[in-house]
Amino acid sequence: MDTQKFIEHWKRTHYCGELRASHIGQQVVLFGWVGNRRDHGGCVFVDLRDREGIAQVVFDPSLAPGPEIPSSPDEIKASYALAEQMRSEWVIAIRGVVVSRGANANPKLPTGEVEIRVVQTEVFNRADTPPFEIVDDLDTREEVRLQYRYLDLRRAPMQKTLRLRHKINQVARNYLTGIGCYELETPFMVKYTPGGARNFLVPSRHNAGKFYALAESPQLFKQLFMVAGFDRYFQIVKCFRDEDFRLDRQPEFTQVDIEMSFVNQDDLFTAVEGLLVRVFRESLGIDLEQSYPGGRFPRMKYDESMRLYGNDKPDLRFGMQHVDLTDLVIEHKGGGVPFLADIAKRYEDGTLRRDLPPEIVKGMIIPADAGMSRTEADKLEVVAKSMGAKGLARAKVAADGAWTQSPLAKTVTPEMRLAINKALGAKDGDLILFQFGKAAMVHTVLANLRVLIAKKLGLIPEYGHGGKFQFLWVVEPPMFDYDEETKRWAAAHHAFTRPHDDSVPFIESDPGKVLCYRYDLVLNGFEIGGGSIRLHDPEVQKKVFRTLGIEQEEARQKFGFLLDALRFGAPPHGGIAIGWDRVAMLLSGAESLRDVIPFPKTQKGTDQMTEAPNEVSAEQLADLHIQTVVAKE
RNA sequence: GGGCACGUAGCACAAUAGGAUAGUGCACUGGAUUGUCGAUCCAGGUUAUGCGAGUUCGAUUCUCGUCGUGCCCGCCA
Repeated sequence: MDTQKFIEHWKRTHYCGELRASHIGQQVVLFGWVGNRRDHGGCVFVDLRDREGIAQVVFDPSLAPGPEIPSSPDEIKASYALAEQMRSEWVIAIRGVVVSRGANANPKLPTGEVEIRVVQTEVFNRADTPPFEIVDDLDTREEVRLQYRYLDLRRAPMQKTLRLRHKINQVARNYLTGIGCYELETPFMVKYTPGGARNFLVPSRHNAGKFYALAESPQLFKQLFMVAGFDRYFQIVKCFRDEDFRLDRQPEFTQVDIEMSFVNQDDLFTAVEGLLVRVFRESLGIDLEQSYPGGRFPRMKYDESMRLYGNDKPDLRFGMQHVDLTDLVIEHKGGGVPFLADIAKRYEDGTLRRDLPPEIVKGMIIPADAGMSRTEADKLEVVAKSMGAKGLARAKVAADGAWTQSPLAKTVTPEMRLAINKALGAKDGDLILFQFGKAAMVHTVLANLRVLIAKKLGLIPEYGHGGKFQFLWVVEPPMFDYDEETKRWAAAHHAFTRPHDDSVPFIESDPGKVLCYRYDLVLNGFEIGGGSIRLHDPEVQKKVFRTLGIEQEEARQKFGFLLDALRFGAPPHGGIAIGWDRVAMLLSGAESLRDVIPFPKTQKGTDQMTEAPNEVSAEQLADLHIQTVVAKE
């Protein structure tokens, strides 16, 4: 076996994927990986692949190039001998002449009109057989792909995705620089602040028993940039959160983080809309201004989003809105349905109140033409139960408005039945789904069912955008959430969000009424961005802390540096963080965040390739002044 | 913390209702082959039922545990 060769005199003239008919007659030097190889005895075809694409190279000693191409018969013969041995994923260099393929052109390849007749060959690496084929439509477990991620990334779709990421980063940098933002860096190793996402901790060798936290976002620091007078900032930055993972959540992920001074919510929206219009135009060639005149995205109030879709990130590519039936049920005193009567009664006697986290009744229709079978509908109940529902009551609507296939049908009063049909707009053959109980549960269940059913019915694809991009700003959420467990009000976003001016009087008297300048940007049912206008008024800030039950002393301890900064001349400011991996995922139509992150982690946070996280030696732990309590095997 | 699903050769999948020597395609190996491009033809099974226990005459199949992976709920200000 030869030793591995290094590059000496070889200089690449072109990428494989860029050769066209215009190159015919030229001498070229290509580097690349051996893809498909077709051996015909007297001649060998090799698909040579690099990041730009594939070119067919021909090893055929019987075809000498013209006198204008320097070559030797010995080199040509040696090349053919090497080609006989070549295998997939060998790394080679070839020198040759570009010739027309004439009638043999391959219309499937961009380079299909030409091929390269080889006159000289070098083998840099005789690769082992890879564990899976390097092909576009790979059908291999993700586990294996992640274990050999460098091979997975060699595949054209992954190359394309990462090129897209490069592109959108470049566009973001250009655009944000263009609107006056500085790209400034913030520390990853920061002080732990309670609340919010769990932090990864980093032990400090120099400070026994103390820890840094990995920043869950640059939030506090970007506000300090505003206080410092930089006016506008952005950063393409990694964030770290030690929470449980999902299809669209990784322990470390990338945000485009933006903060601007002297702006209101509209100014921020304009900036972000402009960014996304540019990103879509320059990466996918899609003109968002066609569907969004002036490049402005629609807005929906948080309350309306919850009412119609059950969450704050509705997928607007399809309908199937929810309908709140609570008032109707109360009015009919439960309409003969025992469990509904129970709720109605408790509203009447005051056990339940609309101004508290309520119990509600909601309905949703699966249209008749969806053709959902009874068996399929039964399966939905299993799904609903897995999300905390006690069941999934349903009723099929007949032509005369009667209900069938339903335990409710026997007892429901005709009056309420018709009222519900009317409220839902139910027609012959429609299937009504009901959900009742704690509002949070009802919303979770119906919101998830809505998306699940839409996928099942083909209203939206299982994965990907299906050519549709539906943006939405969700605005005016409540400032505080009531935590039933601790019986306390908690900041729904964070304690430094600006309340609406007309909400300020309620901060202490009726916190549930307070709305704020928080906003989420939603694309196809994914939250791709979120931010707020910040609260830079120390007096209002004090009220907020009082409602949260945080004493001044405690606030000082937790956020002292920020509170100080806000007193030393803080401009009005606000910002947003855009989940850049999610944007890349939605742009590329990928099935998960892992497909747009070069080296992602599994759902348990492990790296299949490097086997991180791993155990470390007792010496290392001692150096860091820490002990583990996990039993050693 | 909880629910559901999956794990058979390098990869993807199969194996009647618990039954025979665990099969097929691709990949791979050797040979043939001068216009292929998912090349073709001939030949070859190459450390395969994740791991452990149980039930059984007999387990890829059933049960329990465990490990790994995925999806979801909680969580993610």
